[in-house]
Amino acid sequence: MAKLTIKDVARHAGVQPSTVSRAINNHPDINADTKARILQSIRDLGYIPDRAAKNFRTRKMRSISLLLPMTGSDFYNRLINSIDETLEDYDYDAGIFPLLSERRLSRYQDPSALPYHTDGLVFASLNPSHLYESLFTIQGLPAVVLDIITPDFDNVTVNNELGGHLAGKHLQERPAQTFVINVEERFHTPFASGVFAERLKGFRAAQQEAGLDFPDSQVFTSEFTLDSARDAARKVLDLREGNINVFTTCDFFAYGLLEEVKLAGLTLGEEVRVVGFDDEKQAQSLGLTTLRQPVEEMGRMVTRLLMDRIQDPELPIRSVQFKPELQVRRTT
Amino acid sequence: MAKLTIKDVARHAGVQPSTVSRAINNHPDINADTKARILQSIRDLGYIPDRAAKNFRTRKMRSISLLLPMTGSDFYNRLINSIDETLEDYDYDAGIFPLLSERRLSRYQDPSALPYHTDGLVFASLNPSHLYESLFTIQGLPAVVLDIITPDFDNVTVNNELGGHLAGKHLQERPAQTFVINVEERFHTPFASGVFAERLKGFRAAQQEAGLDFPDSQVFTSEFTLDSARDAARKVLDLREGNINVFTTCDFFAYGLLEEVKLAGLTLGEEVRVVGFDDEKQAQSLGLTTLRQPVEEMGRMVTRLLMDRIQDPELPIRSVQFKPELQVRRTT
DNA sequence: CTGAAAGCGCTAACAC
DNA sequence: GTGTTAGCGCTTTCAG
Repeated sequence: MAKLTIKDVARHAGVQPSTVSRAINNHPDINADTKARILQSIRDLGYIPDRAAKNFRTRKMRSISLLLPMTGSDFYNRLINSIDETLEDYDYDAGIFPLLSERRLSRYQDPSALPYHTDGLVFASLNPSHLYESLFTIQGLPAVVLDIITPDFDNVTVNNELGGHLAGKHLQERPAQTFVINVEERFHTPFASGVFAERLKGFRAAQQEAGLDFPDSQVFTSEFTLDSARDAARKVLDLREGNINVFTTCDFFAYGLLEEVKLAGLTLGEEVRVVGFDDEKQAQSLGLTTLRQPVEEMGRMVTRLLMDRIQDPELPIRSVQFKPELQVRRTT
Repeated sequence: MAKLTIKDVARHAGVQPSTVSRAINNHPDINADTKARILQSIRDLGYIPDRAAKNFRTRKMRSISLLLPMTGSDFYNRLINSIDETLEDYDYDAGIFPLLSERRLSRYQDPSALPYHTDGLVFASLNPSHLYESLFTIQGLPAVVLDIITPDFDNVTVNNELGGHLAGKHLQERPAQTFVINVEERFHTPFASGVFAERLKGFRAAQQEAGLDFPDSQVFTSEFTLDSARDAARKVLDLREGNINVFTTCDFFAYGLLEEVKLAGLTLGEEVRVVGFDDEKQAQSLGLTTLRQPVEEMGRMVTRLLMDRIQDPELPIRSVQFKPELQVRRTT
């Protein structure tokens, strides 16, 4: 059986191809009966429109690409779901491109790579200006950046500095020896979004405003493995002289700390107070005080900005910032 | 500036469009000098081939879709990297489609959805026959299934039953009260790959062969959260009368168990012996005895089978099975 | 409201 | 080794 085309449908329904096209695409100028007859023919024959032909002809892919450093975290899962949901209103699909390996990174330097075969791009926690050897790669494709403020693209962020500040103020309610567990940020890599540095900056500012000393020696760093988080936690606990306050710049690091606190037989919320950042699903069940980012709203906003820009590329650049909210739970 | 086409390049290089096409596509019938001149023109002008037009014309997308239940686990990350790497030999790209939400699941019932706008499909831990209301959705698109043996598609599996058997035999070396922590498999869902049931089956067989009693009451179930894994672990430890052996049908469940064992002050490898399954990255640092799946080889094989089938859809269905290998570490 | 016809950018016969 | 030409399947003017 040869491939069914719009011509076959037209013949079957006794109309011209252009009329079939109008029926498929919900064009207003079509008689309801004709339309019904055509749709019936389509069902009878089992016709499926050729997406490649349509994309080619209309110069629209009806899809966008989401580029992100990794997948599987609570944050990115929620983000993906929110973007998906919003795209449904536009009848668009999303392709997901986690930059898992060096290979992908270099392969995606090529303007004809898969991710750019699309109507627009979302960069999550990724700075296009650092990601690409040349922005020529993305050929002026509409793009929105999440997590990073940039003058070149629409962007959506959460006020991380404010979040760090809120964490600082909250922990100050119970004065104690104070520590931070932060990610070790390697700058000048595509993955240096700067969000963690901002959180720390806000926290530092809060300490300073309160006239509290906060030396670098009380900041420890961790990688994104539970082992590493626990290492950092142990270093903190080793320096403990009495009650302590700890700000972890993401929830994940707090998980390691909570384990170590339990193991050391210390009381959470008393001897050790902890504030995380992100409000991941686990944070709730662990009773972790943390800063909530409105991920769903952010996903919606990112999608809207992108779809707006796809419609009108000449729009002025927009920058939207959300506020994090402190979720007080048992660890403080 | 209007969009540059192959015609503009042809004019600039003083040749015909077809010659430019030959230059771009490494056609053998072309003079080396002409080719060099054309490629120079392409660089001079900044021409980028129109992928949509090419796809349309050649009826090839030069990309495949990878459908999988989720992302972010060590297993799937390694799988993706291995597939990516193998695809490079074919100059193909991979799109990743984690079935994170119900919305995606229903959206992807539509044959014109994004994932099917591609030359072939890989189903990882997903059974197409259960996934779709009708296989009409994928329109006879070349497909390979990973993790599930099916008569309808090429498939690549690891012998999970053998793995369970090996785990059983290994634990029998030190006779003790024996438990299993398994996933709660909801059958008749798209996500019921059956791999865990097979692992348990092999384990059971090993017990039976050794004439050991192994009642259902010694099998506990867990979900894919650390909390749930720890719950299951506590149930096991509560029933402990002396030394115990535990088989967790995936490494993840073992992580929870290891935590609880430590908390209970028990000695791993002595009072509590544990065998996991998957050999995730963490298993190594935790010293977990486990069954290693050759993920990279599996990814390579899946890709090769798919590319073969894309080249020749009439190929007979092939089924390839790999053997898991026991990695003995400190927990036994 | 429907039909006729042109053409998107590219590739692949077939000439030469 | 290069040119000529037709056409992939669809949408979109423009007529009527």
